[in-house]
Amino acid sequence: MNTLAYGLLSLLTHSPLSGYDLTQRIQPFWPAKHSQIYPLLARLEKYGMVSCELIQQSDKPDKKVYSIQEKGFEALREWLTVPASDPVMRDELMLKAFCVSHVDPTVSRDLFAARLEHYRAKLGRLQDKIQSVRQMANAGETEIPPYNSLFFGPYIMLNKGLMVCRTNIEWCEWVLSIIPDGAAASRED
Amino acid sequence: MNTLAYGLLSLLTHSPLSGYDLTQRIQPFWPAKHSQIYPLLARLEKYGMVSCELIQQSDKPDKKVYSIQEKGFEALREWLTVPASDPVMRDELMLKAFCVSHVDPTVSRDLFAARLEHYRAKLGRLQDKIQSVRQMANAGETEIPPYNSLFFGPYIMLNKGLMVCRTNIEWCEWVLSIIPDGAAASRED
DNA sequence: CATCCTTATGTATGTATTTACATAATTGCT
DNA sequence: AGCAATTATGTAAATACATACATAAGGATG
Repeated sequence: MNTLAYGLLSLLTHSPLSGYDLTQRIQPFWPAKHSQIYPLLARLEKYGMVSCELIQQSDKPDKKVYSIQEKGFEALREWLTVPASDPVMRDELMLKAFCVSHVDPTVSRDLFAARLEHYRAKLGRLQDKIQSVRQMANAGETEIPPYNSLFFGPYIMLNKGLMVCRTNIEWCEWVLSIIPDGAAASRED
Repeated sequence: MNTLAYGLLSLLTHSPLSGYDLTQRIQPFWPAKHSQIYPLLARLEKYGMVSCELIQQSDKPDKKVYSIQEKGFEALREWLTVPASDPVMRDELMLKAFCVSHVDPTVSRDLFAARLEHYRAKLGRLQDKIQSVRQMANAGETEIPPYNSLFFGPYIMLNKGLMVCRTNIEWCEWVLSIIPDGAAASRED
């Protein structure tokens, strides 16, 4: 039972899902490929944490839909009582930022401009998602879904995503504003 | 040559360092254990990217100090021209947040309170660091180290750390403010 | 009808990362 | 003198994760 396993169980508390769906939905929180998900689901089924039902489809290939079982709920509740381990962030841009002074400003400008675009695109996706959550929860612009509704979790997470994303955009813009123009200012050792 | 290798080279552009020092310093940007660092440094030396000197110490155990070589600089400059890969964030708290409605508010409150403390402690460390960088760069409160100084990179990274950390604190406080009091409001299925 | 894209599930192999094992010198504490 | 903590370097083994291989049904496009 690693963190990914608990992540899958967490998603399954909202609704039964196929391995394929789980793979898509867990990406924003805990990136993982289907090659990790499928064997893990089989193991969770063996442990009795989830059950599996084969769903025949006519328009698309058949699928296996997993549902969380009482044993899975127990494991989840137990897991929720232990403090979350520290978040792990690995950002290549931070390593590159460390030595930008060794290259031309035009080179580093590209680096941060690309990242800025990345975050702007992400912001758009997040805003769409938060809209759809609000609709599902029947909540207005400023309304917060109640704690005991299934929308509370997704809502606070999406808000974190939004806030952090905006901060990152702000940072990228700031960095771009202080990188000198042209190629004249590159470092001389 | 994986990302960690380039990260080590990046750090070595500032000053020669031992494997032990590198292990400490790379943590904030690319967490890695010494068991990954030491073999990698040996490989970088074999490739001629870094050189190694044995430093005898009287007060502490002897150490190996690595310096970046021209071949390492070349690799770094090449690496800086390709766009940074997307950042990877894995946060167990986000997975737990997804299903908080299934447990008592007191349980989830502990989760976010602990994370808030984590970020507050981190904020303090970051503020100390940014102070010391400002001193080393002989820069005032609002002054920005010049692009071609070695302090530009660390300065922008520390600022990102600060900004994101503050946003996270704000988010934790907000979440704690909307989690209902007591154990009365737990979810009923 | 050929080709590509999406949905769907799996395995095999390689790489990255963590945990544990192993050793050793120095300092500070009791 | 014994013990723990810090500094310092390494290897071994296990786990996590990514890339590639493999198959297949259905839909869209040409």
